[in-house]
Amino acid sequence: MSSNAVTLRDVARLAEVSEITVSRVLRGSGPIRAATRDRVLEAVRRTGYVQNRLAGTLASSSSNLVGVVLPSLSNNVFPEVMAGINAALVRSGYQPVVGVTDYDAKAEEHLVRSILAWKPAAMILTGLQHSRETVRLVERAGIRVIEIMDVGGRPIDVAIGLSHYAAGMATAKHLLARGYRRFGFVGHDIKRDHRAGQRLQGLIEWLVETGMAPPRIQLSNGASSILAGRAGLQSLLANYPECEVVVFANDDLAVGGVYHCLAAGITLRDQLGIFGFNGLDIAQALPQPLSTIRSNRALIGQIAVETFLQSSTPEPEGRVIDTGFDIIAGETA
Amino acid sequence: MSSNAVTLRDVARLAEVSEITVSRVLRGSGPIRAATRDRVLEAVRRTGYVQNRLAGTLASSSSNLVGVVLPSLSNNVFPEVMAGINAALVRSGYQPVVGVTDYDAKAEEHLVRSILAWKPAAMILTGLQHSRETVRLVERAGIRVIEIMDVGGRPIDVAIGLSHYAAGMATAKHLLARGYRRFGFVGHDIKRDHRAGQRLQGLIEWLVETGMAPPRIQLSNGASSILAGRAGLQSLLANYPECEVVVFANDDLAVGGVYHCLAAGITLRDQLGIFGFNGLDIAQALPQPLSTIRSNRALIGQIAVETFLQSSTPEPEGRVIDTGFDIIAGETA
DNA sequence: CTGTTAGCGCGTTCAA
DNA sequence: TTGAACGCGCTAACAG
Repeated sequence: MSSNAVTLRDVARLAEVSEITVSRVLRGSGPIRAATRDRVLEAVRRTGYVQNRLAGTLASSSSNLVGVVLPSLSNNVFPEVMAGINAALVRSGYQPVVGVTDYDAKAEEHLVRSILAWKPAAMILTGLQHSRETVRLVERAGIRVIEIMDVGGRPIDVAIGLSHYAAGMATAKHLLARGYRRFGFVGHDIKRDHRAGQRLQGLIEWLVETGMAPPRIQLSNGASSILAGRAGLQSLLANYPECEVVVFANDDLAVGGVYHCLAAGITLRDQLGIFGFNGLDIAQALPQPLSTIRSNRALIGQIAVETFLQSSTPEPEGRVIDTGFDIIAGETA
Repeated sequence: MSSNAVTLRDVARLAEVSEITVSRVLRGSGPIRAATRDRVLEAVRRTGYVQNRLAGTLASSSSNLVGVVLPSLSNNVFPEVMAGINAALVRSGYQPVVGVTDYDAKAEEHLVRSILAWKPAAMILTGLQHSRETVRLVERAGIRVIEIMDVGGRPIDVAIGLSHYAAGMATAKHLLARGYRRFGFVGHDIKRDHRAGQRLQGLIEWLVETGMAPPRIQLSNGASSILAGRAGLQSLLANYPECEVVVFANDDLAVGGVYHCLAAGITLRDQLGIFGFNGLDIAQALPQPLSTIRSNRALIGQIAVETFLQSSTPEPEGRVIDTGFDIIAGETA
């Protein structure tokens, strides 16, 4: 089209003012006489002008982009997190540039680098595990870095989330109190999903500490999914039929476990307890709501955005905001 | 920090070459002597230079951003679509700037305008229903506009998806062939989700055409969710217990329907048929896989990206790519 | 209340 | 194989 060659200059000419006046009207900055303003707005309308934020940001070095880097979209929890972040962002006039790492540190590093090239106002990362280069990159960028979902470590700037280790311990305590003794665990690729690994560790340590046997563990290689959970439980029970309760690395997998029980005629809770993590709707809507732990995801997203809105300078000492977690008793364990 | 004041100039000084040489090395454009290149790369490393795409794009007017505008993230289908688009995008070196409209045309218009301000290389929109201003905006931008998920209408540039009207008719035919006669329909806010409305219309028209009674309809106001589907089926059956089969506006709702049956002791298929739309994993993993229609979402995302990679000029005549759909017989209807 | 000047950091174009 | 000059479209800073 060559169409959108409409620039401030064109609008300015039509309105018979200078470019800076148009710029001021559009940004609502500085005092403008009503008549001038009307002429400018009319000219904007007539020309169909669309601002160029590249030029604007370059000149003012203040962007409304925010980088959001998530490990996955197939685990149901991250779309929910994304929705929360997006809602808070939109209200404040920011736009997300998203990246998905697939739990790969190198991929994260690459994504962070290319997002930083767009000079975002802030960067939201998932978790506290990053390559040294990733940390160096965001630190040098001098912007707010919000690490969400985990607080079990040293943040770059601010970390918002929960202690997964503590969540794992709480799971063990809760299930022991309900009378379960022989534990199983079904997870996906724990080496890559560090937070799931932390939960497992918390679980193990509390069991060992109280003199119980550690859980029988069944891990799959692929991504987390309902089907993986279903298959995982089947394998686990084939090898270790003595399990009384099975803790799943997350709700997606746990729902798969519930499905296996439904299909195999295993009575939930009586014959086998099932416990998840996240508190997703998908699991609470089950005929018997899943017993699980609620991570306060909506809150995490909201606080993440509020944090960089409040101040645009990173905190050199680092800060941790623990949004905690709640046990959802449910009906499956 | 004042940190990232590192620009091409700094790198150039350190490497004792001109800025443009650094630029060429970094973009791999033009012939560079190996020794020069090494010196430049070393300088880049030492300075920790991160390119500024704002400046680059402004100077070259060729961006690697792509706008992606989706109606929702809570309906499970859109995270899947997003995952597909993202995968294809990343492979090609593009980055998504995402917006969520919540099925609101005005919100879409607003989002499109602010994304266009970043001069994206292409814009991916959902569906064919947009405000006149939205259409004008993207047309004037002169970039590729890919409308995904629907082909039942006139595209701005290219539309990739399926005919939802045809899918609705196919649903009716399939269920009639299986012997069902008394139909019910559970949906969410049909006025806003135009594609769900089209499917319902196709369903109704085929039933009426073959002399059947139109479906009993139960709509909820809120967003689509598993819980809404569960509640919706309950209400529908309370009012119209004669229903033999219930078509749901999508799989999320249908899973809720299945849950209701499980909880209420209704035998699937024998006592009541349940039929969905989308073919999501979450529904195929059920003990009895959901009977539904597969929309080829991964394919749609992939083709969307390929389309604008192939050519950067919109097609004035418009074009439609029908990726079709398949009936998944399943075990619930 | 409005305008002028001087860049923001890069890539294109032309020259060497 | 390398460089100089110029401008992309906008806004900050200072005038008036």
